[in-house]
Amino acid sequence: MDPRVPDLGRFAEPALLILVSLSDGPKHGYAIMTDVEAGTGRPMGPGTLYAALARLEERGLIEALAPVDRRRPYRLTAVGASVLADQLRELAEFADLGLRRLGQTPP
Amino acid sequence: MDPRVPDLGRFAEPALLILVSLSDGPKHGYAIMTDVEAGTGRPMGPGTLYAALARLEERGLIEALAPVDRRRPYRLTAVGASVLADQLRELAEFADLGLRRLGQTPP
DNA sequence: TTACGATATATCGTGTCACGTAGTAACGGA
DNA sequence: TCCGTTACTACGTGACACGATATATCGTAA
Repeated sequence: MDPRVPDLGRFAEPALLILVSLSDGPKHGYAIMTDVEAGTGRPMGPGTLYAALARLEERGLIEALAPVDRRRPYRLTAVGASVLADQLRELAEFADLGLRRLGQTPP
Repeated sequence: MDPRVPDLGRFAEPALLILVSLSDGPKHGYAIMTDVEAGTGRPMGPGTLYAALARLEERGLIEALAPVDRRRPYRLTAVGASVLADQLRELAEFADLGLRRLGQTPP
């Protein structure tokens, strides 16, 4: 019973998804939503997105730009880019470690 | 002000840390705790650990082995190993994407 | 022109879960 | 015998992911 493949909840936090999306260049909320959904397959709802954006801004990792029309764009701060790079390096290292341990070392 | 480097909360879920720790071979709870702490620098408290273990077992990603003394060892199931491998590949791909976007493509 | 879908953001409520803390207990060594 | 380590349990709090709902604007096709 319960044949659903258990995906262990969230594999990557909204915060990381958003930061990576912004690493491409400044984007407004809705663009981030569609970008993330295109990248991961799974949609990120507005509740998740805007709450995470507020926290990221509060922590100084992103900053709001001047609104264009209805759009409220954000961009990475220098601190945000640096923190993101650190996190991603840790993440890549961690993933590689796991894959090596599983004996699935890809080239 | 506020000089604390804002680490964006948890970068990797306890579940993933546990699974990778178990990818090394079966371990009991306390061994996982120390293993994870050695690997990441940050300690994982018992509350976090055993709750996550229970969820992972419930979902069939790990299974309990026969207790030895006071120790209750766990090991990855076949499903768990497969799910973990998938997650880690996604994760590695995601991290690489971000690092490329940041213009920090390491070899 | 009006109706509709896409764009764009705000907000609220619920449940899950991370995390710290405290507690229990057995074992080994000083 | 006392203490530190090993090993697990149980609980409370707060953060936050996520879905749902609401609202407003824009473009476009009937």
